[in-house]
Amino acid sequence: MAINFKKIPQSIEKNENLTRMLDRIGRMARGLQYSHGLNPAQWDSLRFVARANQPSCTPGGLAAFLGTTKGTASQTLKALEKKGYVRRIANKSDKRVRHLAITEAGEALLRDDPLNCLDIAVRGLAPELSVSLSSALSHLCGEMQSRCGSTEFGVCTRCGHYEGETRGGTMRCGLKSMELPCTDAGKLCVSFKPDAGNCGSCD
Amino acid sequence: MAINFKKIPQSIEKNENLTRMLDRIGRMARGLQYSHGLNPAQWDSLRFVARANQPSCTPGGLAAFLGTTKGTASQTLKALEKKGYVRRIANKSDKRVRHLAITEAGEALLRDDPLNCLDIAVRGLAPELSVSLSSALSHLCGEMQSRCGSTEFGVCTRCGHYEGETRGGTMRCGLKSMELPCTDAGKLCVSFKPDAGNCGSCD
DNA sequence: CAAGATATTATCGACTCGATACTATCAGGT
DNA sequence: ACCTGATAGTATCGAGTCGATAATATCTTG
Repeated sequence: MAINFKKIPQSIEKNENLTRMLDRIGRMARGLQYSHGLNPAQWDSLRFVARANQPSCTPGGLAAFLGTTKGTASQTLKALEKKGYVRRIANKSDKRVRHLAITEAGEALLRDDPLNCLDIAVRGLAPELSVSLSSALSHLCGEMQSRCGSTEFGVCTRCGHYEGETRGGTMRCGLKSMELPCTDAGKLCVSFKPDAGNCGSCD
Repeated sequence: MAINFKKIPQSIEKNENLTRMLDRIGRMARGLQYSHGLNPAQWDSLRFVARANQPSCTPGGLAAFLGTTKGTASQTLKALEKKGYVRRIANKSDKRVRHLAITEAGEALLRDDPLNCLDIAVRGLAPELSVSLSSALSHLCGEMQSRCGSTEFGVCTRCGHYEGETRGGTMRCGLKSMELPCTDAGKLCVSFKPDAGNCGSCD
């Protein structure tokens, strides 16, 4: 399990291998997600619903997160609702909006998330490797995002719009000018704006 | 571009972030591949045809590489052939087999591979990070492969069946008991068998 | 030469995906 | 109050993936 740094330099010449491995891991991860009667897009959506904060948890937010169209997101959600893993709830103040909520069956299913095996593999890495991997992936993530123009996502506590907790278990978002439950603080937001010197996926 | 190692440790607690980033990079990479009239599966197939050695470059080999069924691979190849990027050539010794070859149009297209932008991002990494990333990904790749039972792929020169070069610009494969052109030495093989202490994607 | 393994293709149904069009609702300006 | 444009969501269409199954042709082994 120890890393032999002397063996590696030769391969650096062609770091095309790195791209290849990223690609391969991505494909394997994708293949794993044809399970429990869901497909990769549906798993992605279910995870998003479980991890997005309240204002972001809408069909449009999902589309932005997945980098797909609203139409496709809507279809995927319809399938998830039919299977009983997600509910759609009307927003009172804006009748155009329907919020998404995960059901108990959905939460139970997420405990069997096929990507957990990737999590386990990550946990098996040497600590220094984890650190480096994290840095490298952050960098790649940022690079890709700016290059592809995809939206950046991040959690409220690192967001420029975050205005701290208020009393009564809520916190304030400056953009929406609204109170959000503190349970959303660690969740993803579509309106994420990097705070000074911070970025959503960077550490 | 310099990496601040002091900032990182706090995030290690939840290396769920790592999985998330891998997932996100994979999805972005996937989204990039809806271009030039192809879809991700077709790009994957085109790359495989360009990078697989002669005995592996068949519909069955592609199916094994992509982790899909032969039927799906056949369909994808049919689409690529219709678009003029791939040719299918009968094998003389075994009439069941049809080898795949990339056309000039296919090679031209590959020079515009949308994943090249990932390659560029990888090149922007600090050298030490590249090294660590390579190690970490190798480990993850291996872990995933053994856990998912997917076939391992590797190049001839690192393969247990490799029996060295012969005269006349060919090399010998012990498994197939046949001569292969040396131009295949750096290409992928479905029959890859890790040599002692080696693995296909490890360095 | 028979039996089984192997390689490929064809076909079917369910579904994704992007594109487009459409409806409903909201917000701003006059 | 009205018009205009932006926004949110849904429906529909065609191309194509995907897994499953079956069919065909060919090789290999006994």
